[in-house]
Amino acid sequence: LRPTPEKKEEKERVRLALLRGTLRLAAVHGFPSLGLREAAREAGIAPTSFYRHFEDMNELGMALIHDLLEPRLRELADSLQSADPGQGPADELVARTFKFIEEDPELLRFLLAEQHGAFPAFRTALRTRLAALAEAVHAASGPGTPLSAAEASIVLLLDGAGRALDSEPGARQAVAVRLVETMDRLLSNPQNGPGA
Amino acid sequence: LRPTPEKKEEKERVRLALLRGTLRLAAVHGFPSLGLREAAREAGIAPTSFYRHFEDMNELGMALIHDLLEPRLRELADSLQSADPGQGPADELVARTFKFIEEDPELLRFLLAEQHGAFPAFRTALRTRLAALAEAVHAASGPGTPLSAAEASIVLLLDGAGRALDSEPGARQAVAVRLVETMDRLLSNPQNGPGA
DNA sequence: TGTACATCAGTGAACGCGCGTTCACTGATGTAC
DNA sequence: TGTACATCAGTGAACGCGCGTTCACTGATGTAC
Repeated sequence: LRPTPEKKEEKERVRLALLRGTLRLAAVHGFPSLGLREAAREAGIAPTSFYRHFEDMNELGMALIHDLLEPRLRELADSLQSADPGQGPADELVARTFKFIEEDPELLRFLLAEQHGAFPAFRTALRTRLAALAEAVHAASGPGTPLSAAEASIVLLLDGAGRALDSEPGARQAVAVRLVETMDRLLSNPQNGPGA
Repeated sequence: LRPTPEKKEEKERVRLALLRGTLRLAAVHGFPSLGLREAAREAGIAPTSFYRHFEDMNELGMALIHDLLEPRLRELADSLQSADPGQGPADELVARTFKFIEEDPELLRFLLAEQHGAFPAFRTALRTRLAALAEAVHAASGPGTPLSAAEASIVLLLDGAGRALDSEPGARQAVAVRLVETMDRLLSNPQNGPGA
């Protein structure tokens, strides 16, 4: 008794509408203040239909992390493998991250907010995924760079992304440039000077 | 028709009970999910009495920033003026911040969460106050340190504080040591080597 | 092929509950004279 | 001194509202034979 692929796709579409609608609302009011009925309304389904997809809003939040955010972060990490090895990873990483800001600001806002938000399950899940990104940065950095510096560079990256989100789109380029400088300062070996 | 000092103190006590009670609840459920009735209950007053002190929860949140957090941050900034000028500010700053964690973890949790939270008024108010702290770090750093590095060091400080909050109290010392190293790496002049 | 049955996403009615807010009131205390 | 009045923090009753959740149902579609 398996459902036809078309039925599966249909269900997937509604599920995605719930995820995207929730992100849209969370960008305005914040995820923790959202209710199940609000999410269902935004997705265009009846409140009771919510339960066909998620048990509650927490489960939906975890799906946001797993289904939407994780692929994005993996993409960022993978892009560092093919980056210019003479340059250091900061430039490539910031460029990709700011493209991410343009393409999906709501998802980034969610990441920023819940990274230090009140729900421990979100914090833990997000930190795990950001740690993986930090490892990729570490691998793409010079041999003298400690892992803690790579981790710190991710922290700066996220904070810079948050500042960019709150800036006018025209001012974002300046934020990006300063961010790359600071990350380079942190990642490059002080003994050898920056960029070596 | 002025109220007697005792009456003023009494009102101040209730107001403080509202602020502290809200912080206590926000540390568990998050500030954005808190309601006026919940805050009043925790403070031991009737729901309607809330209005004698604040118009709504947003106003209470701004009072948290102005009345409780701002003095703490000012204290941190002032402590840097008397710090050892040969050492750089990171060691002193981290030590004071981790004392802050011990003394008032709930207030620090609020700062961390709302710094990137969904309410723009909180974000703006907190960034202004953190910028002032960054300037103090800048003033206490070596002459080659750019302001952007001082700002970034505050970002790392807050992230480190968040990690410490989520660690066992016994593991916090290790977090502090690594944090000082990373901040020093960022603040010291790469040309001259660390700590010079 | 047709027929009986199972699955399952979506639904509307209904529930009890806690919410924010209003209102008129109390009681203590300060002020005017 | 006493008396009338103003101020104001705190209160309980009451309101309408949106919430999360349950329930039984529909209708489309896949399976068994």
